Amino acid sequence: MTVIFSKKCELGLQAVLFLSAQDEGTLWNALDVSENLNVPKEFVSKVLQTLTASGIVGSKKGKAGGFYLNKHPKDIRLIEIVAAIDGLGMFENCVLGFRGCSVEQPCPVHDQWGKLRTDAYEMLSQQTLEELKDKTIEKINDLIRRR
Amino acid sequence: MTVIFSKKCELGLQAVLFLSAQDEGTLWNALDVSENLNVPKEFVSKVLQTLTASGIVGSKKGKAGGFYLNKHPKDIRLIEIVAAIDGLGMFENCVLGFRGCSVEQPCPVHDQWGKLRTDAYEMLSQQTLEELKDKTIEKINDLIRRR
DNA sequence: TCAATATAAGACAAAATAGTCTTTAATGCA
DNA sequence: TGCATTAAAGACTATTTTGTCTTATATTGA
Repeated sequence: MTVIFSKKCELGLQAVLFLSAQDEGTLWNALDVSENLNVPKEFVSKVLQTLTASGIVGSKKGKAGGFYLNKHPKDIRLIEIVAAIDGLGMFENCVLGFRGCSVEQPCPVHDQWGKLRTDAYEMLSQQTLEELKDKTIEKINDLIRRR
Repeated sequence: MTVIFSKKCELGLQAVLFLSAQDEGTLWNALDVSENLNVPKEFVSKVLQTLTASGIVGSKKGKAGGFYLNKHPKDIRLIEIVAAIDGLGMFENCVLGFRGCSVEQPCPVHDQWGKLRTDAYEMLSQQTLEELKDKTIEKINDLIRRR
């Protein structure tokens, strides 16, 4: 069971974090990424293709090809990856699934959820990947140890 | 797309809120609940059966049968319904899907998410259905207007 | 040019979730 | 008692999500 993002989105976030922690300009192919993150190569390909289509990631075919970040980590925030894969519906819809939930016709937890939703959005949009880099490196090293 | 709960859980929450806003002791059959909430009768049956199995809701078969809250609304909190349907994994797992995310091996947003997770848990566990009753009635009236 | 390597694209399969239908058993009432 | 009504149970279908595989195309280097 995922927490709030789909599996695809979780992997997209992991993959972009991984790329942001690498030397600028180096290309990583799907197999290398998959081995570092402990996930199937094909799933990595598919998710990175999605992110390539949305412009966050760049790709190069052929020998010595692979994927790379299209922007500098200081210009990317996690919310962009979420928007590209899962969309932003989770920040717009009623948490209880009521139709027409709004300030005028709030659900029983509308106000409380509104605050939480804002906090979650900020968590994903305030920090850049650059700012998360040290923590990302730590976590990837941990993953490699568990491999 | 749901926000954080499954559709089943959303409907379970709605149905229990609905029951908590009714006169104590009255039974509601699946059709009546479904018409008030604008959802399929069969889906209501299924979800309320789940909640009956977990003891939150009671049921009575046969003519004039139906579903009712097994406890007084002042003794029920939304988190119980979430626990019964979706489980509490969303409050335990890594929001980015990393394996082994913990205080010792945190993911890049571990601390921030920890706070949000606590807030979300409290949102669902602090207020009783009794305390949400007025807001619930408002919302159900709105649903009926939209019907 | 040819072979090797890599992504792109999309078909395909498997699993999870959502939703529907049917049959059975319990209940109340005439 | 017999009928109508209702939930219980579970089979069944549909849809979505997840994950895999195949084919095509681009790139590099020998």
